[in-house]
Amino acid sequence: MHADSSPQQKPGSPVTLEMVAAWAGVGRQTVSNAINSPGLLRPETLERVQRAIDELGYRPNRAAQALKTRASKLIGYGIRDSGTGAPNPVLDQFLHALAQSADQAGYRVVLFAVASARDELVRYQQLLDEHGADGFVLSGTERNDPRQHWLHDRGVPFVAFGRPWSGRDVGDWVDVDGAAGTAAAVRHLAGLGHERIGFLGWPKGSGVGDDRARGWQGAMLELGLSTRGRRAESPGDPAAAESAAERLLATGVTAVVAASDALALGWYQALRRAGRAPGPDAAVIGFDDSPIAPLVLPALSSLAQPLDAVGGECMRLLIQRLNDRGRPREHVLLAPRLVLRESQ
Amino acid sequence: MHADSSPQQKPGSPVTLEMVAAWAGVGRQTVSNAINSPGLLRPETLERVQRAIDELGYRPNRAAQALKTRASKLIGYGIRDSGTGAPNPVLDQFLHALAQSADQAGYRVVLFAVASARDELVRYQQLLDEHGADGFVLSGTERNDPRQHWLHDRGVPFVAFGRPWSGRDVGDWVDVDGAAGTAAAVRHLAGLGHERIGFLGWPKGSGVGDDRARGWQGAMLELGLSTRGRRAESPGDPAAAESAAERLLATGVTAVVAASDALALGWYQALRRAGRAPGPDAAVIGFDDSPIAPLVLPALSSLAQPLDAVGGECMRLLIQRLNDRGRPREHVLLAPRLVLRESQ
DNA sequence: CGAGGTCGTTGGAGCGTTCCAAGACTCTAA
DNA sequence: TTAGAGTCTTGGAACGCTCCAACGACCTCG
Repeated sequence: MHADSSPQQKPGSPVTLEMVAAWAGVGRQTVSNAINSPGLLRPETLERVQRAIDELGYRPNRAAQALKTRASKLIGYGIRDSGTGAPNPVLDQFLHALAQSADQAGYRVVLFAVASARDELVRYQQLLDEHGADGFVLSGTERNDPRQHWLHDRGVPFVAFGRPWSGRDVGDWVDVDGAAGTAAAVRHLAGLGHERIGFLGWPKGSGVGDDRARGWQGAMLELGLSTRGRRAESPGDPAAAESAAERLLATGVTAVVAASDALALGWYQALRRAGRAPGPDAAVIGFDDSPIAPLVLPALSSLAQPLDAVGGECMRLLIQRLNDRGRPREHVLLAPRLVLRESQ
Repeated sequence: MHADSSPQQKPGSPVTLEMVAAWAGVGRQTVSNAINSPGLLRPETLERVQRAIDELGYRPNRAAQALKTRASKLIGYGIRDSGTGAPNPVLDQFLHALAQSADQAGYRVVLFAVASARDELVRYQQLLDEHGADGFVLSGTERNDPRQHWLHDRGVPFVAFGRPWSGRDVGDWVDVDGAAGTAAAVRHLAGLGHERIGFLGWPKGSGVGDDRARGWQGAMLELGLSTRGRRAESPGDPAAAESAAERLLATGVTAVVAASDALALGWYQALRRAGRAPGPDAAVIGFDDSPIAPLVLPALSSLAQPLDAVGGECMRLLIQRLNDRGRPREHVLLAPRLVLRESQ
């Protein structure tokens, strides 16, 4: 045994199971067992094989494993064409978390570009046919998401970041508890002495927006504070947000919880126009803790989505499902974190 | 021929080359040729095979291809731990472009998480050993980037988003021409009648920052405008940016080109403190066109990085290198686009 | 009419792994 | 000493594809 060559680190030299086996003086399958079911080997043999693996720097060839086991150990994530629309600032952190937990479980995340919702289904089909992915992570779920039904109908494991706001609940999901976030913001502001706390939100009808509004309303109720006329709606653009904030300001509101940081900036603008500034007597808390928040003056307090945790949970649920397709559906709701800055 | 079953769309039914061959009444290899070297087939045969492929919905098994050809058709992208630092807002669009052009070339992007710079090399080694990636895309290059040398030394194809600001130039890269961007901004402002145009930048020493400063300086020179005392430096935080902007304002500057949108907001703040507002008589142009830009009031003009193009070029260069490892190095410099909003 | 060339097409082999059934070895009991 | 049970280890086969060398059909030319 222990033939001629010394351990090679050259990337070009492919170390195979067979080579490790020869080096350790055992059979091919024994090495495979050492990796996949170490319990089968006598401790002494296991140790010898382990050493050979380390010395040769052996790593199983993924393609060969995939071919044999019919599992690519790849998780697909369709990255949408953000187009001219606002870039998704949260993607970065979410993907990092996803990739990290995937790595830990021996999986890896494979990206594919999708142009439209229809296109996305075609791409799923393609990846599945090619055995290029074992499961999928979705984000940006829509009402009655066609993707989820498509995947579910075919028995393909997947997990969604985002609740199905309506329609059949058809798979595992992880989401951020927007209501818990706005409720926490209300309680914080109330703790500071505010009683007239307004809500600056999007027009009703969006799942996320309504959820965030609900949290504000619930907490106000709980604290015995009135919500009458304390809610203003606006689409996301700065001008609309400002005028909505102005309406709120006119009703004598002393603090505001906003459904997004962009909306919170409307409050900044309305105050500024009135010759005032955000602060203890005119507080505001935004949502999403976007990159803007620390940059404006005064720095904006906001509710940060726990994206690391979201990504980690998504991967955990997905891998559990990959290992047991029959298990009952599981849902995870994570509370956002209140990041306090100068706007209170 | 044409046995029993009709075209199946079930994802669970794996259609193989052999099945297509049987269906079309030809040999196994002929189908392979139809896909990989269609020129070898008689048109009539090709058409017959094509039809069989379509009818059966055949897609080559990636794992089998990878195993045989020793090419995974996967491109690795290490996604850094953004940690507590600011999320990288550009990642989204860049990754989308990357994934899209990869798809078009029959490749796919595989993500892996990296904790530290040292860790990144380990992960490269791992992916290569596993045959889990054929090449890599790097971003966020540093001075004398160890990753690039590591990959180059081992003959691994890669492309970097970002120039090597110093040190040996060791591979292909694509970058955004910051100097061209700030120069264009200067020319635009000069065209509006401004003569005292300042530059609000980061402390000297960063490749990106110095590049952007250089563009401003060059254009000023070219236009015969003085740069003396017109440059202020500041780290990124809002307070520092504001005081740097104040210094600039005090020297009588009427317009400012900033190295980032965050710095541009310093100008907003300084003006506001002086009872003024950004606009025609106190213009500012930021850099990166971050999500903040359209949200502030007045909306911030900025230089948008052409991330779609960057991603596309990265993939193009990488694939060219994968196909011909001996080709000379290629570099691509892309000009940012001036996005005009209300801040002029 | 058969030799020589060209073009299309074919089956065998093998990529590196895991599954499977069978083999070798060790230990105890008859 | 040998049969039997149990534990560890082994080589053959197969996953689906592409490379290779060879084969058959067809055409042209002597």
